Amino acid sequence: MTGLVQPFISTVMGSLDSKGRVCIPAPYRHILAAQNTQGVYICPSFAEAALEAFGQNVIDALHARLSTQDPFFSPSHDDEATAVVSRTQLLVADDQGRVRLPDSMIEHAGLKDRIAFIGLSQKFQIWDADAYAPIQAETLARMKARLERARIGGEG
Amino acid sequence: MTGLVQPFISTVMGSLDSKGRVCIPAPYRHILAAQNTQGVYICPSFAEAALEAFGQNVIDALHARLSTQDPFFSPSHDDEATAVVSRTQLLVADDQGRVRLPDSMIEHAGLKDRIAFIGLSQKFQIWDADAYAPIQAETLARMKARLERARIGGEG
DNA sequence: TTCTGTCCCATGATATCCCATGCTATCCCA
DNA sequence: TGGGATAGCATGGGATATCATGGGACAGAA
Repeated sequence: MTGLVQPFISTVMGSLDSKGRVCIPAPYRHILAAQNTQGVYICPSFAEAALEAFGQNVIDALHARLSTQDPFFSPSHDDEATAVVSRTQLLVADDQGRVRLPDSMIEHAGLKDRIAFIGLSQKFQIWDADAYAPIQAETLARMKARLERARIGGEG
Repeated sequence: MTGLVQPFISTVMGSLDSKGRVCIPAPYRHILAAQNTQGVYICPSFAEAALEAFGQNVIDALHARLSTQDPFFSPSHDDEATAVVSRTQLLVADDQGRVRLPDSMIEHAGLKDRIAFIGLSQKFQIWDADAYAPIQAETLARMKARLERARIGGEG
């Protein structure tokens, strides 16, 4: 249908206020709205101290995957997708585009006042700003090393 | 729709004004517009003190490739997205074809007032004009040397 | 009744949009 | 071939809408 599916891009800084609210960056809000998402879906990350955030498109894709299996007698019923679905919450935004993060999620991600929104195409992540800096540095170093190996391999 | 994808070519000089704006060269603007890009996508270069600039085509290809991967359980998905997508911003142009460069990007590329746009087919780069001169000389020298080696190898 | 969570109004700051202007390169005609 | 007119391009600056944030009021639950 939509030839144009906008990805979540860029990194945006934000803040967590005293009431546990965060303001979803406006560009992300527009993408979510284009996916007919009433707010934002949020799920604690499995591997990292971060929150995974996404719109209706990802939910639909997960649902499509699970729908091909028998809901009662499939041995796994796709453990991974189920794990995501069961821990995901739909957070509704107020008129200013803010959502209230459940305390359990704030704790999971170790959020203080300064937080970072990381656009990752299909989804975006929410990190504590200070915690994210070293993680990003690591990832970039890893990608740079991979790039170097590819260059040498290609020219050798 | 466009059977013809125009490449970014040539080198164009420009300037950074007091508000941190740069005027995208008109030929590049036309190419970007043909890609249905609302402005230009910009990403700090990995290895160099420069900015990578490109249009919707590159983003679409990236998004399409990432969409084939599991968004939650694929480490490579997050790595690739972090390296490029999370560091890329869509800069919207005003009626005059100018974009406001974020301060972090101006800093990354060490931009003063005189800047250079370097057309590189799929993308173009933005350099500080003074910083680019020696880089270009190096690149040309390297290619010249490679040509020499190839001639000797081919004729020997 | 009191406390907690949600909704909504208000406000400052920032970023975006838009108008005005000089210049340059191109086009056309003599 | 030369000169003038014109349209497109690059630049500067000011107004305005949008965004992010804080706080107060109301409703529901304990």
